[in-house]
Amino acid sequence: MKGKLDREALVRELRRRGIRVTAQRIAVAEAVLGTAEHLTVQEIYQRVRQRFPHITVGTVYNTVEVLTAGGLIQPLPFPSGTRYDTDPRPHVNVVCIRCGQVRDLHDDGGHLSGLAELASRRTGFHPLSQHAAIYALCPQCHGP
Amino acid sequence: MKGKLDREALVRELRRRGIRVTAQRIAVAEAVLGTAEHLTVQEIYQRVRQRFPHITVGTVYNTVEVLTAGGLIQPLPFPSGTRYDTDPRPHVNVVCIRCGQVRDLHDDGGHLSGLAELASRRTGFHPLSQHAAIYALCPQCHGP
DNA sequence: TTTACTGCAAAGGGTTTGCATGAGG
DNA sequence: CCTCATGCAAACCCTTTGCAGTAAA
Repeated sequence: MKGKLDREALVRELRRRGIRVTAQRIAVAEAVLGTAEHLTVQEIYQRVRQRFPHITVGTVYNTVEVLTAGGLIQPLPFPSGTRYDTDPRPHVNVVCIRCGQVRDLHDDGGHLSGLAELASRRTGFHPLSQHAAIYALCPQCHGP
Repeated sequence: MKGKLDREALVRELRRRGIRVTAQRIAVAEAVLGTAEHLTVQEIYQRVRQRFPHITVGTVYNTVEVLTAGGLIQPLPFPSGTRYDTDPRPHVNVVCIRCGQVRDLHDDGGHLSGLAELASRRTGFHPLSQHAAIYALCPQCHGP
Protein backbone atom coordinates (compact mmCIF):
# COMPACT_ATOMS: atom_id res chain seq x y z
CA MET A 1 0.00 0.00 0.00
CA LYS A 2 1.06 3.51 -0.79
CA GLY A 3 1.01 4.99 2.71
CA LYS A 4 3.39 2.40 4.07
CA LEU A 5 5.82 2.83 1.24
CA ASP A 6 5.77 6.60 1.64
CA ARG A 7 6.48 6.33 5.32
CA GLU A 8 9.40 3.99 4.80
CA ALA A 9 10.81 6.29 2.17
CA LEU A 10 10.42 9.19 4.57
CA VAL A 11 12.27 7.34 7.32
CA ARG A 12 15.08 6.52 4.94
CA GLU A 13 15.24 10.15 3.89
CA LEU A 14 15.42 11.35 7.49
CA ARG A 15 18.20 8.93 8.36
CA ARG A 16 20.09 9.79 5.22
CA ARG A 17 20.19 13.38 6.40
CA GLY A 18 21.39 12.40 9.85
CA ILE A 19 18.10 13.10 11.58
CA ARG A 20 17.19 10.85 14.50
CA VAL A 21 13.84 9.26 13.76
CA THR A 22 10.99 9.37 16.26
CA ALA A 23 7.28 8.80 15.86
CA GLN A 24 6.59 12.48 16.54
CA ARG A 25 9.05 13.62 13.90
CA ILE A 26 7.49 11.34 11.34
CA ALA A 27 4.08 12.74 12.18
CA VAL A 28 5.27 16.33 11.87
CA ALA A 29 7.10 15.64 8.62
CA GLU A 30 4.06 13.90 7.16
CA ALA A 31 1.81 16.76 8.17
CA VAL A 32 3.99 19.35 6.46
CA LEU A 33 5.00 17.31 3.45
CA GLY A 34 1.57 15.81 2.93
CA THR A 35 -0.20 19.00 2.01
CA ALA A 36 0.21 21.72 -0.57
CA GLU A 37 -0.74 24.29 2.05
CA HIS A 38 1.90 26.27 3.87
CA LEU A 39 1.29 25.48 7.51
CA THR A 40 2.31 27.43 10.58
CA VAL A 41 3.72 25.70 13.65
CA GLN A 42 0.38 26.10 15.40
CA GLU A 43 -1.45 24.50 12.49
CA ILE A 44 1.01 21.62 12.41
CA TYR A 45 0.56 21.23 16.14
CA GLN A 46 -3.23 21.05 15.86
CA ARG A 47 -3.03 18.38 13.19
CA VAL A 48 -0.37 16.21 14.79
CA ARG A 49 -2.15 16.45 18.14
CA GLN A 50 -4.97 14.33 16.77
CA ARG A 51 -2.56 11.43 16.45
CA PHE A 52 -0.32 12.32 19.40
CA PRO A 53 -2.50 14.00 22.02
CA HIS A 54 0.47 14.48 24.38
CA ILE A 55 2.79 16.21 21.93
CA THR A 56 3.68 19.80 22.81
CA VAL A 57 4.31 22.85 20.68
CA GLY A 58 7.89 22.77 21.93
CA THR A 59 8.43 19.47 20.18
CA VAL A 60 6.91 20.82 16.99
CA TYR A 61 9.19 23.85 17.09
CA ASN A 62 12.14 21.56 17.70
CA THR A 63 11.16 19.30 14.84
CA VAL A 64 10.56 21.97 12.20
CA GLU A 65 13.95 23.39 13.11
CA VAL A 66 15.58 20.01 12.60
CA LEU A 67 13.74 19.43 9.34
CA THR A 68 14.77 22.89 8.17
CA ALA A 69 18.41 22.29 9.04
CA GLY A 70 18.16 18.99 7.18
CA GLY A 71 16.87 20.75 4.10
CA LEU A 72 13.53 18.97 3.96
CA ILE A 73 11.42 22.06 4.51
CA GLN A 74 11.92 25.78 4.22
CA PRO A 75 10.55 28.51 6.49
CA LEU A 76 8.89 31.41 4.72
CA PRO A 77 7.96 34.68 6.40
CA PHE A 78 4.34 35.64 5.77
CA PRO A 79 2.35 38.51 7.27
CA SER A 80 0.43 35.82 9.14
CA GLY A 81 3.63 34.39 10.59
CA THR A 82 6.27 31.87 9.61
CA ARG A 83 4.97 29.13 7.33
CA TYR A 84 6.74 26.07 6.03
CA ASP A 85 7.15 25.24 2.41
CA THR A 86 8.14 21.88 0.95
CA ASP A 87 8.78 22.69 -2.65
CA PRO A 88 12.52 22.93 -3.30
CA ARG A 89 11.98 24.51 -6.67
CA PRO A 90 12.09 28.31 -6.72
CA HIS A 91 8.56 29.57 -6.97
CA VAL A 92 6.31 32.48 -6.16
CA ASN A 93 3.62 32.56 -3.50
CA VAL A 94 0.55 34.47 -4.59
CA VAL A 95 -1.31 35.50 -1.44
CA CYS A 96 -4.85 36.85 -1.25
CA ILE A 97 -4.72 39.58 1.39
CA ARG A 98 -8.42 39.24 2.10
CA CYS A 99 -9.08 35.51 2.50
CA GLY A 100 -5.46 34.44 3.02
CA GLN A 101 -5.28 31.64 0.47
CA VAL A 102 -1.88 30.98 -1.05
CA ARG A 103 -1.24 29.75 -4.58
CA ASP A 104 2.12 28.58 -5.78
CA LEU A 105 3.39 29.64 -9.14
CA HIS A 106 6.04 27.61 -10.95
CA ASP A 107 7.66 27.72 -14.32
CA ASP A 108 8.32 31.37 -13.96
CA GLY A 109 10.28 31.90 -17.11
CA GLY A 110 13.52 32.59 -15.30
CA HIS A 111 12.34 35.67 -13.42
CA LEU A 112 13.45 34.30 -10.07
CA SER A 113 16.78 32.91 -11.11
CA GLY A 114 17.33 36.17 -12.94
CA LEU A 115 16.79 38.03 -9.69
CA ALA A 116 19.23 35.83 -7.79
CA GLU A 117 21.85 36.22 -10.44
CA LEU A 118 21.32 39.96 -10.51
CA ALA A 119 21.66 40.13 -6.74
CA SER A 120 24.87 38.15 -6.83
CA ARG A 121 26.38 40.28 -9.54
CA ARG A 122 25.28 43.60 -8.08
CA THR A 123 25.90 43.09 -4.35
CA GLY A 124 28.54 40.40 -4.10
CA PHE A 125 26.26 38.40 -1.83
CA HIS A 126 26.06 34.63 -2.23
CA PRO A 127 22.38 33.70 -2.70
CA LEU A 128 21.17 30.65 -0.80
CA SER A 129 17.41 30.75 -1.05
CA GLN A 130 14.70 33.16 -2.00
CA HIS A 131 11.15 34.08 -1.31
CA ALA A 132 8.91 35.96 -3.65
CA ALA A 133 5.39 36.84 -2.62
CA ILE A 134 2.75 38.72 -4.51
CA TYR A 135 -0.01 40.19 -2.39
CA ALA A 136 -3.21 40.32 -4.33
CA LEU A 137 -6.96 39.90 -4.32
CA CYS A 138 -8.29 36.60 -5.57
CA PRO A 139 -11.16 36.69 -8.08
CA GLN A 140 -13.70 35.88 -5.35
CA CYS A 141 -12.47 38.59 -2.98
CA HIS A 142 -12.03 41.14 -5.73
CA GLY A 143 -15.74 41.38 -6.38
CA PRO A 144 -17.60 42.28 -9.56
CA MET B 1 17.31 74.97 6.58
CA LYS B 2 16.77 71.54 5.19
CA GLY B 3 15.36 69.83 8.30
CA LYS B 4 12.60 72.38 8.69
CA LEU B 5 11.61 72.19 5.07
CA ASP B 6 11.50 68.42 5.18
CA ARG B 7 9.29 68.45 8.24
CA GLU B 8 6.88 70.92 6.67
CA ALA B 9 6.71 68.82 3.55
CA LEU B 10 6.05 65.75 5.68
CA VAL B 11 3.21 67.49 7.51
CA ARG B 12 1.68 68.56 4.22
CA GLU B 13 1.97 65.02 2.94
CA LEU B 14 0.27 63.59 6.03
CA ARG B 15 -2.61 66.06 5.81
CA ARG B 16 -2.98 65.46 2.12
CA ARG B 17 -3.60 61.81 2.90
CA GLY B 18 -6.13 62.61 5.56
CA ILE B 19 -3.90 61.69 8.48
CA ARG B 20 -4.32 63.70 11.66
CA VAL B 21 -0.96 65.25 12.51
CA THR B 22 0.55 64.89 15.97
CA ALA B 23 4.09 65.37 17.23
CA GLN B 24 4.42 61.63 17.88
CA ARG B 25 3.31 60.73 14.38
CA ILE B 26 5.81 63.12 12.89
CA ALA B 27 8.54 61.55 14.99
CA VAL B 28 7.59 58.01 13.96
CA ALA B 29 7.31 58.97 10.29
CA GLU B 30 10.68 60.70 10.39
CA ALA B 31 12.29 57.70 12.05
CA VAL B 32 11.03 55.30 9.40
CA LEU B 33 11.39 57.56 6.38
CA GLY B 34 14.71 58.98 7.49
CA THR B 35 16.71 55.79 7.17
CA ALA B 36 17.41 53.26 4.47
CA GLU B 37 17.17 50.49 7.05
CA HIS B 38 14.00 48.51 7.45
CA LEU B 39 13.00 49.04 11.06
CA THR B 40 10.77 46.93 13.26
CA VAL B 41 8.19 48.50 15.56
CA GLN B 42 10.48 47.89 18.51
CA GLU B 43 13.38 49.60 16.78
CA ILE B 44 11.19 52.57 15.87
CA TYR B 45 10.01 52.70 19.47
CA GLN B 46 13.57 52.77 20.82
CA ARG B 47 14.53 55.63 18.52
CA VAL B 48 11.45 57.77 18.98
CA ARG B 49 11.64 57.26 22.74
CA GLN B 50 14.79 59.36 22.85
CA ARG B 51 12.75 62.36 21.75
CA PHE B 52 9.48 61.36 23.39
CA PRO B 53 10.31 59.43 26.58
CA HIS B 54 6.63 58.94 27.40
CA ILE B 55 5.56 57.44 24.09
CA THR B 56 4.35 53.83 24.25
CA VAL B 57 4.67 50.93 21.84
CA GLY B 58 0.91 51.05 21.46
CA THR B 59 1.18 54.48 19.90
CA VAL B 60 3.92 53.29 17.56
CA TYR B 61 1.77 50.34 16.47
CA ASN B 62 -1.13 52.68 15.94
CA THR B 63 1.00 55.08 13.93
CA VAL B 64 2.64 52.56 11.61
CA GLU B 65 -0.83 51.19 10.90
CA VAL B 66 -2.08 54.65 9.98
CA LEU B 67 0.99 55.35 7.85
CA THR B 68 0.54 52.01 6.12
CA ALA B 69 -3.13 52.69 5.40
CA GLY B 70 -2.10 56.09 4.08
CA GLY B 71 0.36 54.48 1.71
CA LEU B 72 3.46 56.15 3.13
CA ILE B 73 5.12 52.96 4.30
CA GLN B 74 4.77 49.29 3.56
CA PRO B 75 5.05 46.37 6.00
CA LEU B 76 7.29 43.53 4.88
CA PRO B 77 7.46 40.12 6.57
CA PHE B 78 11.02 39.14 7.43
CA PRO B 79 12.22 36.12 9.39
CA SER B 80 13.13 38.61 12.12
CA GLY B 81 9.59 40.02 12.16
CA THR B 82 7.62 42.70 10.38
CA ARG B 83 9.76 45.53 9.06
CA TYR B 84 8.71 48.73 7.36
CA ASP B 85 9.87 49.79 3.96
CA THR B 86 9.58 53.26 2.50
CA ASP B 87 10.48 52.73 -1.11
CA PRO B 88 7.35 52.62 -3.26
CA ARG B 89 9.25 51.27 -6.24
CA PRO B 90 9.21 47.49 -6.63
CA HIS B 91 12.53 46.17 -5.45
CA VAL B 92 14.27 43.17 -3.98
CA ASN B 93 15.57 42.86 -0.45
CA VAL B 94 18.84 40.98 -0.26
CA VAL B 95 19.18 39.68 3.29
CA CYS B 96 22.32 38.26 4.87
CA ILE B 97 21.15 35.34 6.98
CA ARG B 98 24.21 35.58 9.21
CA CYS B 99 24.53 39.26 10.14
CA GLY B 100 21.02 40.32 9.16
CA GLN B 101 21.89 43.31 7.00
CA VAL B 102 19.45 44.15 4.21
CA ARG B 103 20.37 45.66 0.88
CA ASP B 104 17.83 46.99 -1.56
CA LEU B 105 18.15 46.17 -5.22
CA HIS B 106 16.49 48.35 -7.84
CA ASP B 107 16.46 48.53 -11.59
CA ASP B 108 15.73 44.87 -11.78
CA GLY B 109 15.30 44.62 -15.51
CA GLY B 110 11.62 43.87 -15.29
CA HIS B 111 11.92 40.64 -13.34
CA LEU B 112 9.49 41.79 -10.66
CA SER B 113 6.88 43.32 -12.92
CA GLY B 114 7.21 40.20 -15.04
CA LEU B 115 6.35 38.10 -12.02
CA ALA B 116 3.32 40.18 -11.14
CA GLU B 117 2.06 40.05 -14.69
CA LEU B 118 2.63 36.31 -14.82
CA ALA B 119 0.73 35.85 -11.57
CA SER B 120 -2.16 37.90 -12.85
CA ARG B 121 -2.37 36.01 -16.11
CA ARG B 122 -1.93 32.57 -14.58
CA THR B 123 -4.07 32.80 -11.44
CA GLY B 124 -6.61 35.53 -12.13
CA PHE B 125 -5.55 37.29 -8.95
CA HIS B 126 -5.25 41.07 -8.94
CA PRO B 127 -1.74 41.97 -7.75
CA LEU B 128 -1.50 44.85 -5.28
CA SER B 129 2.01 44.70 -3.92
CA GLN B 130 4.89 42.33 -3.81
CA HIS B 131 7.84 41.31 -1.74
CA ALA B 132 10.88 39.57 -3.05
CA ALA B 133 13.66 38.55 -0.72
CA ILE B 134 16.87 36.76 -1.45
CA TYR B 135 18.50 35.12 1.54
CA ALA B 136 22.23 35.05 1.13
CA LEU B 137 25.60 35.43 2.78
CA CYS B 138 27.28 38.81 2.45
CA PRO B 139 30.94 38.86 1.39
CA GLN B 140 32.07 39.43 4.99
CA CYS B 141 30.00 36.56 6.41
CA HIS B 142 30.83 34.23 3.55
CA GLY B 143 34.47 34.07 4.47
CA PRO B 144 37.42 32.94 2.34
C1' DT C 1 -17.10 71.28 20.25
C1' DT C 2 -16.43 67.09 18.36
C1' DT C 3 -13.49 63.69 17.15
C1' DA C 4 -9.93 60.65 17.91
C1' DC C 5 -5.03 60.21 19.50
C1' DT C 6 -2.04 59.47 23.56
C1' DG C 7 -0.44 57.12 27.61
C1' DC C 8 -0.91 53.67 30.97
C1' DA C 9 -1.72 49.07 32.23
C1' DA C 10 -3.35 44.66 31.65
C1' DA C 11 -4.28 40.75 28.86
C1' DG C 12 -3.40 37.72 25.06
C1' DG C 13 -0.83 34.68 22.00
C1' DG C 14 3.17 32.81 19.96
C1' DT C 15 7.82 31.31 20.89
C1' DT C 16 11.63 29.99 23.81
C1' DT C 17 13.84 27.75 27.72
C1' DG C 18 15.09 24.35 31.72
C1' DC C 19 14.77 20.13 33.57
C1' DA C 20 13.48 15.25 34.60
C1' DT C 21 12.00 11.31 32.10
C1' DG C 22 12.17 8.20 28.37
C1' DA C 23 13.41 6.48 23.74
C1' DG C 24 16.80 6.00 19.69
C1' DG C 25 21.23 4.40 17.67
C1' DC D 1 25.14 2.55 27.21
C1' DC D 2 25.37 7.13 25.89
C1' DT D 3 23.16 10.58 23.55
C1' DC D 4 19.49 13.25 22.69
C1' DA D 5 14.27 13.93 21.99
C1' DT D 6 10.03 14.40 24.56
C1' DG D 7 6.73 16.43 27.75
C1' DC D 8 5.56 19.64 31.15
C1' DA D 9 5.63 24.18 32.83
C1' DA D 10 7.32 28.57 33.39
C1' DA D 11 9.26 32.56 31.35
C1' DC D 12 9.62 35.83 27.66
C1' DC D 13 8.90 38.65 24.25
C1' DC D 14 5.74 41.03 20.88
C1' DT D 15 1.27 42.62 19.99
C1' DT D 16 -3.40 43.89 21.12
C1' DT D 17 -6.98 45.95 23.89
C1' DG D 18 -9.73 49.15 27.21
C1' DC D 19 -10.16 53.30 29.26
C1' DA D 20 -9.56 58.11 31.08
C1' DG D 21 -7.42 62.35 29.87
C1' DT D 22 -6.10 65.46 26.24
C1' DA D 23 -4.87 67.46 21.86
C1' DA D 24 -6.17 68.23 16.89
C1' DA D 25 -9.40 70.13 13.49
